[in-house]
Amino acid sequence: MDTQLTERTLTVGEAAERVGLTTYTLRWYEQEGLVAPVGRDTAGRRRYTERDVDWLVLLTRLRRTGMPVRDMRRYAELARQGDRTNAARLALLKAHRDRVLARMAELEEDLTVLNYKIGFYDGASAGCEA
Amino acid sequence: MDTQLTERTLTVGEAAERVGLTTYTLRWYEQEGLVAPVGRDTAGRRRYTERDVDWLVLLTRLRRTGMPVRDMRRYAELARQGDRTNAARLALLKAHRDRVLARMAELEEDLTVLNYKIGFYDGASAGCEA
DNA sequence: GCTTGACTTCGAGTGCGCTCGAACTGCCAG
DNA sequence: CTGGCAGTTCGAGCGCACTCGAAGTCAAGC
Repeated sequence: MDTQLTERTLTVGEAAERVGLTTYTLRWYEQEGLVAPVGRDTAGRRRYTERDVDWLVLLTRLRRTGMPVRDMRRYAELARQGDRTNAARLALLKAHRDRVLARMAELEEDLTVLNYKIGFYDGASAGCEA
Repeated sequence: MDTQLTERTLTVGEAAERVGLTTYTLRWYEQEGLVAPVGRDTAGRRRYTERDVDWLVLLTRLRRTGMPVRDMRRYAELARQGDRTNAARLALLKAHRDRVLARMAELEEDLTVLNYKIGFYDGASAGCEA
């Protein structure tokens, strides 16, 4: 019933705070096509819906996991083309997951080396060189 | 006995291949103070010792785990000052380890979101939007 | 009615980590 | 003796992801 009565929207500043990005970045993401053009109020100011915010949150996750902006754009383009791109989007996400897993494995390995190194300094105060 | 008879050294190209960096990067690392000045042959060409290579390998680990070049330089400067900086180096490495662990936790969390998202596309071909 | 402040667009600037081109030198194979 | 290749230095350039300044607009509060 109340389909759009409860549609509370956020300004760019509020949205920025919610998702942990700056207003600069939010506008830039839109300009770069990572976000579909955001609705405007009568004064031409951006109004972010909850769905816009959800999308931005997803973007921050992808970004944090190291997805390049170029790939996020590609994903966004696919999303804008509707359900028929589901397979492509799935493939993109899976490929990204693989990279994230590889990255995590690498980190784990590097952490081992780091711990080993710390052990040298910590255990014996006469540490190794290098 | 044979302390330096077996001292096989590597050219910048060989060293680059060994550590997985380019010759450009190796020279740049030296210039930036991430590596102490490397020994030269009579023609002025760099000769990397095994210790130099070990150091470079460590640097690649630190780098891969996200340590900024600025911090690697600091670490290198400390290393050049000898054993009296062991405590400082230990602190630096421990602080870095904390950041790596935090990063890994974050990645793990983001991976969960990613898996959830993939589940949507994969499980139901009528996926969610966004 | 006027100030304040958050918004708008645009293009330029920043920081990081390399990456490269140009001009030169010197060893080694043919 | 002569290519050719790998090295040298220097400074400039690049790709990425923002980040910011300037100049202007608009709505709301005093």
